[in-house]
Amino acid sequence: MHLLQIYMKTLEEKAEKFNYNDLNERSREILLGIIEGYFGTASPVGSKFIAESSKLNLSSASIRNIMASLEEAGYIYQPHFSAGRIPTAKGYKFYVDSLMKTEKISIKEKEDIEIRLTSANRDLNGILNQVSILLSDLSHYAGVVLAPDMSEANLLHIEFIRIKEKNILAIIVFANGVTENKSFYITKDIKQNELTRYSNKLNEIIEKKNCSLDGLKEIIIEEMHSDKENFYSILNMGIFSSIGNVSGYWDYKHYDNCLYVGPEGDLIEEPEFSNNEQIKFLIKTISDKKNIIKLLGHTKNSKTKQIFIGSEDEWSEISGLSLITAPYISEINMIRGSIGIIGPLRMNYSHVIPIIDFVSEFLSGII
Amino acid sequence: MHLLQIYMKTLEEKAEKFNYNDLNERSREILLGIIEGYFGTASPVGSKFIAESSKLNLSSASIRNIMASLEEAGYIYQPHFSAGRIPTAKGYKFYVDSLMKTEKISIKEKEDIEIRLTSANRDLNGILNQVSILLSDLSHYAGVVLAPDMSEANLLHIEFIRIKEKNILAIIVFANGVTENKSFYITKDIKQNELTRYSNKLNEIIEKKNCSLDGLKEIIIEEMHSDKENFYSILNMGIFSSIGNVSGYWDYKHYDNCLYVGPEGDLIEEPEFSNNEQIKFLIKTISDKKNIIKLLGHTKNSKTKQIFIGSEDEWSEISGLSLITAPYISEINMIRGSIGIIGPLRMNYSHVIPIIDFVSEFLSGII
DNA sequence: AATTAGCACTCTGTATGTTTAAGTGCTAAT
DNA sequence: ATTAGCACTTAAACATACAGAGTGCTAATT
Repeated sequence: MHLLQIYMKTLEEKAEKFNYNDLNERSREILLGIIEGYFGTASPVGSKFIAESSKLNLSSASIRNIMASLEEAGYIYQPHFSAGRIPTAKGYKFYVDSLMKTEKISIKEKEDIEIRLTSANRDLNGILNQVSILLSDLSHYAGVVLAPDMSEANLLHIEFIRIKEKNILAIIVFANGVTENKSFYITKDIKQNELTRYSNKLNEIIEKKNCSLDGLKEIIIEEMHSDKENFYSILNMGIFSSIGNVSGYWDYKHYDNCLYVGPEGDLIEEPEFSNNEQIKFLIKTISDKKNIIKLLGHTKNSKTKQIFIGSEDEWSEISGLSLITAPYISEINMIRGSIGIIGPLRMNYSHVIPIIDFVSEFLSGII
Repeated sequence: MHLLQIYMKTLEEKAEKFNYNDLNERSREILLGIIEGYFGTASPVGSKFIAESSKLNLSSASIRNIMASLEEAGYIYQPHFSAGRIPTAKGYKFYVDSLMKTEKISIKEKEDIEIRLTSANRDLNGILNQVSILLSDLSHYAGVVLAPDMSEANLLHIEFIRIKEKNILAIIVFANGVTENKSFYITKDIKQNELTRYSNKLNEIIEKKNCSLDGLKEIIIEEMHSDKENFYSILNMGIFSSIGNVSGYWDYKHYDNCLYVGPEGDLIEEPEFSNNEQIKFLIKTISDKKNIIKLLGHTKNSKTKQIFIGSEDEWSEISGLSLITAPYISEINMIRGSIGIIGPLRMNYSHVIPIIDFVSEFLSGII
């Protein structure tokens, strides 16, 4: 045997014993045991517990050896020298990606979701708010919902109403029934019957071209060149400066008003939040909204479910928390938003993920 | 001197020394000292501190005597035998009613309020949400805003739009520019031009009678008797069952969607919330919304500012918290709601009260 | 008669030491 | 390769001592 061959063999063996990319069977089993044990008790899991509870008939001493390597590779850590082990963010991530078997969502839960999202005549606001509460109730963590971006949603109808002198209300109805209204001021008063003529003209375009608000704007800007009545320039100045904005970004909801947060009463009872600093961080994170909106924004544009596990290295803005998100998309109506559940790192992923999946799918169907 | 007279004199003296309804000057001064001392340090105030800081040149021993009577009367208490004194809910109440000198709201704060509530074209939702954030920012506690009851608000316009077969969207515009929309299903499809005829008919009534939604409903029920086209009965069945409800209560906002809560990040930093149970109670109270809505509802209907100081005896639903509320009312538009600030009992009342006063007045003016 | 100095007493919070239980890493034996 | 055994580490629980803050009461003073 060549020296090189021997060296290669050693490397292989080392890799077999401990593959950093994809743990071997035994390590996986033990990591799974630690994570599930920690889910149950919320306190560090020791080698003895694993030795007794796992299928591998190994002594605690052997388990300890493997645990030492798992720790070296960053999947678990010890809060102090002689304590048991706790999964790290990397450990949870590996669990979610490779170890977890997701539960099926129960029929009772399915029915609950269907009933609560279809009963009553609700506008979009009402539905999204209801979804945030529903997610909190089902998961026992905190549900969050990002309102959709309507910039590309198909229009159905636009109506102008004169509220008082020089003050006009624009009502925009999208094809899916969502309405948006903006009041704005103009420099010269316009009578209601003239306004109605304007609305009718716009509605003709909408019906003919089947366009979005962005699309409508483009058409209007184009028509402005050959505009004899000065009609489009009034629209452009007065109306579009108020219902869209110049840079082309449609602020369907004000930044501070586009996140629905469900009740967090159950979440704060989790043992990780018996620590005062932890609970304050949680409340500030949720109440500040900014970072959650940012993460939900990622998912909105990504088309697939995402799991943000907050650590010091990655997603530090939610360090110590987990956020599971999924988009809701209506291809027909061209609207798109996202939902999520915030909980501790020690979240019941296998239960929560199917809930998020089902709710996002169901929501996509009804909006 | 008669025995009776002597007895009366004794009683009077006792009353002078300690009048349960209206403390004598010295007691008031000491109670004020305790409350203001407690505002500053958030820890029990002892007799020595008062002796040194107050204008009354008394020894700590004398102060102790008076403190004992104040305690007997329920204005202050000791957390344990040899601690200083802390104001009770009754103490705070007395302070707010009789001792407090409210500060004037600063020009800078006034300007801040005006700028933040008038800038940008905002719908009512946006304004109320902004008010909740504004109240949080100014007070450093948590601002809350109850959405108005629109049942008596004057109508401006109603519009029906056919979304798809048998599915109609009703847009209701109130005189102050608030819009509400409800989608509903009917048993027989109606074409858009017929719907427009219906809207026009309703708008004629609205313009002529200048009525509220409740008023419109009554008119329609009356007209149903002499209804040849069967028009009003369709309206009554389809539309009013969805936009109002049978019992006459107009659910402008769903119960769970009518409270705006500002950021609570500053509030949880108050020393009373370093206790874990306290912070959980706070978060649950705010996140549950029910009790806060109830208290804000009181104020909405009462026309005057109210201060709820939560103790075990009174307003126990916010025990350990204070809620200062004021209504906002637009007489012209007949709409009415309320705003509030939630904080610890040890709240900076003299600063917060003028803020609430000014914001509620300003808001009344712009809605 | 009102006020106060003085003092014994009570309670909290902090520091300190002790013990127990849990869990580890390492070594030598299997 | 695995494990029994053991010395070691740490947190948590408990007991003890002690300083500091503040009280209520009594006797002395104004």
